[in-house]
Amino acid sequence: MHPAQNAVTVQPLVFVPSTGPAPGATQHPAPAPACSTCRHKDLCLPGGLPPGGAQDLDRLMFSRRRVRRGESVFREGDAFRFLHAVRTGSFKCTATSTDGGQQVTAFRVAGEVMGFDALARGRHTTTATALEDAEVCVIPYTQLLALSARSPGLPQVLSSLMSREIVREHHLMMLLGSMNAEERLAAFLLNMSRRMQARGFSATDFHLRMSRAEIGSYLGLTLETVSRTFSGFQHHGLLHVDKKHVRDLDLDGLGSPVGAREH
Amino acid sequence: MHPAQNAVTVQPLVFVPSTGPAPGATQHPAPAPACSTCRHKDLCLPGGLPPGGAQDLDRLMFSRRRVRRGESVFREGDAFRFLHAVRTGSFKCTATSTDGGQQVTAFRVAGEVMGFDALARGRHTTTATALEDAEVCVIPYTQLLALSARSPGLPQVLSSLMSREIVREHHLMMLLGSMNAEERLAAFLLNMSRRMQARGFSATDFHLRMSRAEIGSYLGLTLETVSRTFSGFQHHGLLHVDKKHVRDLDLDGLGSPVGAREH
DNA sequence: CGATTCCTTGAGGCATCTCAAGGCAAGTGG
DNA sequence: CCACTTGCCTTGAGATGCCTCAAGGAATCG
Repeated sequence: MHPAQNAVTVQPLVFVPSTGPAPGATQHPAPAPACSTCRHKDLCLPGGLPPGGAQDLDRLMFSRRRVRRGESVFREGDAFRFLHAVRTGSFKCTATSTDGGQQVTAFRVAGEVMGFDALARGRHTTTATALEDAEVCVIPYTQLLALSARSPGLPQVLSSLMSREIVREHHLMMLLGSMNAEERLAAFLLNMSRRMQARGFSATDFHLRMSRAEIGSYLGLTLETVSRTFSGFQHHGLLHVDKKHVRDLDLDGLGSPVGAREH
Repeated sequence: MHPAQNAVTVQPLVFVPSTGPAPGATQHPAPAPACSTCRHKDLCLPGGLPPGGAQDLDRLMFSRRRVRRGESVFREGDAFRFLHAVRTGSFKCTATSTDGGQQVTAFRVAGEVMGFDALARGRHTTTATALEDAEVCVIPYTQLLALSARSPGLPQVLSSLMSREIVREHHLMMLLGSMNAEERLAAFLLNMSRRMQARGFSATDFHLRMSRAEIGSYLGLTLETVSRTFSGFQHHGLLHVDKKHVRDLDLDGLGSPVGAREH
């Protein structure tokens, strides 16, 4: 059995020119600290592995790659060779629709893996842009597949991560399909809050790394509506907001249907 | 290596009561014809396998299950044990949002696989309801995983199908986030047209199996807006519509931006 | 034949978008 | 250090696309 031979259907092992800077793995900028000792191991790839599974991942010796604010790790259309796990910083993933419009499809923070959308066609369908100076682990997909065949639990972990991504998008579809502006922004804030908390930060006080326009693009709203809705929340005592800094989030209040709140 | 042991994280091998009728596989209603000779083998699971791969799948002897119009194959919250491939008929997949609203997240036709959203938590996150009398292949996931470890290409096929699902949802998100009613319905019709054509039916003349309300739920519109937009398309000569029968689709016209059309 | 379901069409309301103006903070060059 | 630019955010006012509410027609079914 040679899993690596079928790893990527379109451009399996050929190195092709990239529009961005050369892929990090070809530069070997710095080996990543081992998965087994990584601060994010419970949130990231090793998360669902049986005891000792993280050590298996260590053998792959992922390289690290630094990305400056505004730079992209991969671009829509790039040949797929690597998954990328966020180590530090945060990213937005954007896609271009048939009519040429750009839209944010995801925000990614530490411990989250980017690139699963590229498996189907062997090319990335989104562009991942750093919202602040950031660092990613560069995970060669063919090597991961090869390890997959030997490491118990790893295939399920990968399936599970992809499945989770499908469910995440379901939630976003429900949001876009049937919520008003207040509900959308509240859901967004509660989601960010949960992810901040899971990473050891405050659930009620944090910095948003993305602009109003990016939030709007993600939520299917204009930046003006996002701004107005923030102001409305503050007016109703659900949070304090100063540009990108939100604090005193009323998690219960934001989670309640609009009608059920004291006005 | 015992992949089956980690197949489903929450409810791996335990048979639990289901809200619907008993799962088809426990009834062994009828063995499915072999994948290798199935009419949909190029669209379905065997699609990306190397030559001979479909024979491997044959050994799993999937059972078939008949589903009447309005009945569901699985329900939101059901323990996950099977993937389901549509053999005949069509389905809608619906999910419940936090505020209790139901929304259609997908329509499925012959050769399409349902259930990938359930891998992450071991429970289905959607309900799959037949839009007409239908038949599905019942694919035991643990057996598929076990075969996966021996059958070259199968892991990639599964990853690829899940990745394709992620990309599909990206498209839907773009649609919901940034298109108006005409663009949404046009995109929906073009998508259905492509899928009909891929199954040997006319690309410009087919029956919709879902109601206006279901289309609306899928597209984030009300049923009245869907109806009005159909009428508008007909008025502009882009199609003829009579209830659920659409014909004479102007594929180029529907694919053009609204402004670019002759009014 | 009545009940039910689904579709179509109309009229009015409203949430959000569009367009526009101005403020604030950070960066840049003289 | 200050004038200027630039990017981002906020707020207002008016326009509009879609929703809501309502009525009626057509097909299906018991």
